[in-house]
Amino acid sequence: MGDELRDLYYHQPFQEDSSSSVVQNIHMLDPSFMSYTNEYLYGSSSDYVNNNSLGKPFGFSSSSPSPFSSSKDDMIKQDLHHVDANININNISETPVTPNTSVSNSSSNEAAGDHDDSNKKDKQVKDESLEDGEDASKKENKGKKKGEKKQRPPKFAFMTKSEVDHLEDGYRWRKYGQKAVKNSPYPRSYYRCTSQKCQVKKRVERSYQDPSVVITTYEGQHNHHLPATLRGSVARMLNPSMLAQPSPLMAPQAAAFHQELIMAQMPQLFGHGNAFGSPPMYHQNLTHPLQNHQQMQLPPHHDYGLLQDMVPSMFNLKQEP
DNA sequence: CGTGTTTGACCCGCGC
DNA sequence: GCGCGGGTCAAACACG
Repeated sequence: MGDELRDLYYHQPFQEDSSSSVVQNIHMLDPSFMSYTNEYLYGSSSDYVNNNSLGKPFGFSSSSPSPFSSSKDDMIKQDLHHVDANININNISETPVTPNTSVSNSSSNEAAGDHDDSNKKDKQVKDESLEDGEDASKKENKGKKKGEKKQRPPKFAFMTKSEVDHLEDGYRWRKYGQKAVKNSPYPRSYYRCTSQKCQVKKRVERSYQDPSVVITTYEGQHNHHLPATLRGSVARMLNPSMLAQPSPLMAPQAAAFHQELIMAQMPQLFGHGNAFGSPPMYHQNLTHPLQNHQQMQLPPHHDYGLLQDMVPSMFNLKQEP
C-alpha cells in the first residue's frame, strides 16, 4: 500500500467534529459500532447472492491484517477510497458473524485532500440554497458566502456482494444521475429519497476490482420512517439478527444509521430485484447463517423504540418456529 | 397522468 | 487558464 493510500486510511480527525477518530469493529450483531464516531467504518462483506463463502469478510485492517485479508481486500479498499476518500479503514471487523454487509460511516466534514468531498460540499450548498427559496435557481447560488462552512450530513458506506446494483432498502429512491467512474467500467448511480423534504442521497456503484461487490454510500438521514406500505412485508422478511438494536447510549444520528443498516440488509432478503412481497424462499437462505451463531446477541440495554416503530412485526420473529 | 429513469449539459473545485 | 472528474439538473422518455 502506498503512502498516499495509507494516509487516507489514517486520515486526521475531522476538523469540525471533535468526536473521536477511533474506528471500531463492527458487524450487524454489534450495533454499538455506531457509537460516537463520525468516521467511516466498514468491515465484512456478505455473499448472499451466490450462497457461497457466506460471511467471508473483506477484513479491512491496515494495522493488524485480518486473517481473511488478501490482495483483493486491498483492491477493494481502494475501491472504497475511490468512492469517498474519507473512508477510514482502521481496525475493521475481522470476525463477521452474519453474512452481512460491510459498513462504513463517515463524518460529513471536509477532510483535507478530499476533492470529491469538497465537490460535494459545494453541491450541498447549492442544494440547500435551492431549498431556501423556490425561485432560487441553481445558477445563482454563487452568492453563498465563501468559507461559510455548512455542516454536511453524515455519510455511511457499506459494501454488499450482490448481482443487483440498486439494493432495496425499504425506502423509495429516485435516480437523478449516473456517471461513468474513472478507471471503472461500472457507472455510479445517484439516488435521492423520494420523500418530501428528505434530503438523503445515496450513491451506488460496483467495485471495479470485484464486480460482485456493490458499494453503497448514504448521505444524510431520513427524516421519516419507511413507507407504510413496505413496513409489513419488510419486517416479515427480517433476519432475526437484525434484532440487534441501537444502544440507548448511541447518538441519535448513529441510531438512525443503525436503522439504515438494518434496512440495507433488506435486499438480501429479496433476492435479485424481487418485489418486496417475495415469497419466503430467500428467508431460509438468509437466516441460515445465523444458525451457526447465536440467534441473538442482544446488548445489555434493550431499546427497541426506534426500531420497533420502524418495523413493528419483526419483533415477533423470535416466536417463529 | 403520475412516477421513475435516462442522458446530455452544466457547474464547480482541483491539479497542472 | 485550461482540462478533468465528480455531482447535479432537467428535458425527454418509458411505463403502469
